[in-house]
Amino acid sequence: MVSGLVATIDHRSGNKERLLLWIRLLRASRMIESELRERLKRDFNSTLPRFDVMAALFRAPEGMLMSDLSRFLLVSNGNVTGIVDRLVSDGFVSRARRDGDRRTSIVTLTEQGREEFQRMARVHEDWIGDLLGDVDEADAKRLSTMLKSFRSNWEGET
Amino acid sequence: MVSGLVATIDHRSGNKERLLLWIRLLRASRMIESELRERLKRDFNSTLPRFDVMAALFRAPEGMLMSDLSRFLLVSNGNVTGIVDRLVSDGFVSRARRDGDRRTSIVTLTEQGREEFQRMARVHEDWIGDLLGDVDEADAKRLSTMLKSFRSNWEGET
DNA sequence: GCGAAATATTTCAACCTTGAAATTTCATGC
DNA sequence: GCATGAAATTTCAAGGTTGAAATATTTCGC
Repeated sequence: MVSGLVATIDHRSGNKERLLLWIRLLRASRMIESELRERLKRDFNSTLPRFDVMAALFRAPEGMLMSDLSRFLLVSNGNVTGIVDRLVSDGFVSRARRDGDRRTSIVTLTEQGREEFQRMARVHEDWIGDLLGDVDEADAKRLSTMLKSFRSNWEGET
Repeated sequence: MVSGLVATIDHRSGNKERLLLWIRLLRASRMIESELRERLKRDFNSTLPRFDVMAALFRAPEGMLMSDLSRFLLVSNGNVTGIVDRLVSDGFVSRARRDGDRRTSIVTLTEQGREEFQRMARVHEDWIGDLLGDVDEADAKRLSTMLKSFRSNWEGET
């Protein structure tokens, strides 16, 4: 639950549309997240954060540092620690000490992790297609572009 | 952290744009949320969920049932219980038994709660204006409309 | 009236999340 | 070499979140 699900007080003029946009943006992503969470649990006994970590690692066969994961996924360090811990104990992920710098550890998907992720990823894409099915491709592209641009102005990333 | 922050496998053609849209939607709302969370903590020692509950109650001077709050804010019952508990112990919210149905309790903002919320709401709107400042009003309106429509097709609500 | 189903809420375990403090290791200046 | 600060990670407390089970109350059929 997140700030802005509710329209509030409207004491300045120009921000009305932006406030409404924020509310809708939020409600939309909350509903999609909620649906994805439910399906991941039902079909794979997993969660969204686990899926995200596995997706990041899938794209990086050489592995990632904990801090890479944290930065890439936009979450805190401590958060990543817990999620990776659980993935390790399930056998989907492994931590390896690096020689050269003993502070860091390289995190990679295990073979089992790669297989499981691919099973999930196939279905996941269909789910998104399903849930966003009413947005036609042109709209998706425009919306996408807007979101990309407005974001990058106060945070320098893609 | 949420499913889709990472582009995954692209085995079907049509969903490519939608998947990208979803990723950007998510990253955008995550960044805004994160910024709002930080500011609410810093300036009001509060949180987003607390703000949302107070906003909902502000619009309903006659009060709301726990289940109304839950439905309106799109979160679970048990979740609302905890947040309201903490707001009550801070003196911002009160629970009142209803005669007629002893299962339910009416939740309202206290006077102190109303004042505190209004303080927050004023600044909150400016923050949104700030964070979404790069979206001009016309774009905001279009984006808003898209978000509204694509959502309502698999969930019946505004 | 009474028992069964329905409704409103709370409780609970498990997980997610943050931000700050603690830990371990490395790099740098001297 | 060695102290000092920087960097990577973990730990921890507090709060948020869900879904399922437990409680309490009402409603309804009979």
